[in-house]
Amino acid sequence: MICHIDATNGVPIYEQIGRQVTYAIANGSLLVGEHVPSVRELATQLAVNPNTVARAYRELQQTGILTPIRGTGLAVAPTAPDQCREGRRHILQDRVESVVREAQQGGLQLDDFLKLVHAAWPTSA
Amino acid sequence: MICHIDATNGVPIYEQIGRQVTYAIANGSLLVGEHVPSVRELATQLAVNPNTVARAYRELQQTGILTPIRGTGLAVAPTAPDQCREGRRHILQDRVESVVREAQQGGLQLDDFLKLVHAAWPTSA
Amino acid sequence: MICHIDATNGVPIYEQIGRQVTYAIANGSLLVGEHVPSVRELATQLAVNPNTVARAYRELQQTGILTPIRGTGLAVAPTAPDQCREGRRHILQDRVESVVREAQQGGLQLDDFLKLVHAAWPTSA
Amino acid sequence: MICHIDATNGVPIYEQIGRQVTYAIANGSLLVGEHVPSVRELATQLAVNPNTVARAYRELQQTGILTPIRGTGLAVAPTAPDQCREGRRHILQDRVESVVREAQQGGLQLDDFLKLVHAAWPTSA
DNA sequence: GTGGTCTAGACCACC
DNA sequence: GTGGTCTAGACCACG
Repeated sequence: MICHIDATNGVPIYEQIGRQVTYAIANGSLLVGEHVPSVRELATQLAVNPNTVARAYRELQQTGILTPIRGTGLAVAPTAPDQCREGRRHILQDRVESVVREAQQGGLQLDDFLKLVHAAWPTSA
Repeated sequence: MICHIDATNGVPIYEQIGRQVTYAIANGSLLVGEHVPSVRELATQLAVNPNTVARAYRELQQTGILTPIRGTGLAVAPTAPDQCREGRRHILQDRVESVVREAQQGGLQLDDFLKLVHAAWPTSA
Repeated sequence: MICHIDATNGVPIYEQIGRQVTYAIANGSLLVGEHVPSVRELATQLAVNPNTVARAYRELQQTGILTPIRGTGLAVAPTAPDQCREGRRHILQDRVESVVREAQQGGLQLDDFLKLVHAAWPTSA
Repeated sequence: MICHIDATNGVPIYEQIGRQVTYAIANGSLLVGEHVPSVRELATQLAVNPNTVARAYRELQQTGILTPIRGTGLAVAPTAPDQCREGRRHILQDRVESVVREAQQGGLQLDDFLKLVHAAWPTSA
């Protein structure tokens, strides 16, 4: 599993990890039953405190996305793909709504806003 | 000057105040040379601690948007409109880029993303 | 009397006025018995609040540099020149000591400091 | 890190702290990547309110001299030494220019001024 | 009246 | 443990 962490962008690291796992499952990069990397392994790979990875995994367990396999670590739960697709939609919808709200406070028109989006979308060129 | 503060959305109150002032100047609601509301006045109006408003105003001074008039309060600096338009563009561009990046990590296509935007834009209905 | 006021350099305006008068007397620009400008006159000339000029004059009276002449305003007191020369020496000595202290905290050597002085002294070129 | 604070000299405490850190970095007493003392630690050491230290540190962050390491404190940023040497030069040059201007308004000659400097410089005795 | 500084103490998120 | 935010209230200098 490949994971990009940005320790400076305000989003808590444990949440970035959780999202990356969520997205990977939603995309089918991680399949049901497959093991995620161990806490230690992922922690060293990301140069992050193991507690932080542990926290991310703990929250993924609490939402039923990961399930512990005795003695071998954590695996993707059967219900995870649906949950993750739904979770992805929810996260992105929230973020879009938030940035739209901000743009409106700033007095932008829809046209101006769409220009910003197209400018930011890399493959739209 | 009208100002909407949401104490629950994670963004620090002092930063929300700073942005509202920035937007007001960028929009021309606050003109060069005009006084902003006094710290105490705005604090009571927003039901917020005066220190919080003072912090927002202090940062606006440090960036040269507000300038102190000894004993009479703070006024909009001559260079402020340009700075504020630029600042507004910068804030929104950053946020759009960030959410676009997130959407791509989640595997969204541009079409799907634009649907989210249109759904979130209130006046597009 | 000519007076240069800088409203942005942190030094209170009333104190800048007081110093300018002190220096003028020490230099002999203002002679014993001569009248200083009226509060209103100087205030309009400097584009400053009359209270501020009044405060400066009040403090000069309290130190015996200015003396009130019934009905005609304030005049330079007989003892003023000596006081002002002493006052000038005191003010400058304090300021020099303060900046020297700062330079030493910053780890500067005497040589480096003298370079700064020569660079700043306009007629030393 | 050793720090001398004088609560009576008009200069705000938070600014004195900021300067001491700046000087320490400029002198090489604080190296790049090294942690500065924690807010609470320095606050107790200086017998000052933690908020005051926090404010000093916040401004050093805003200028890019300190950089936060999530959960472990603040460290000296890579560009800090250059910035701090430049900042030190700037602070001292400003102060020297200001006192030189004052001396000239007071009618001093360069010779007289240099005498004051030598008298004030402790190790020149 | 204005802003600026400082203190004291609470609460939060993160590591 | 770390920094960050916010509140509450006191005091000061300035105009």
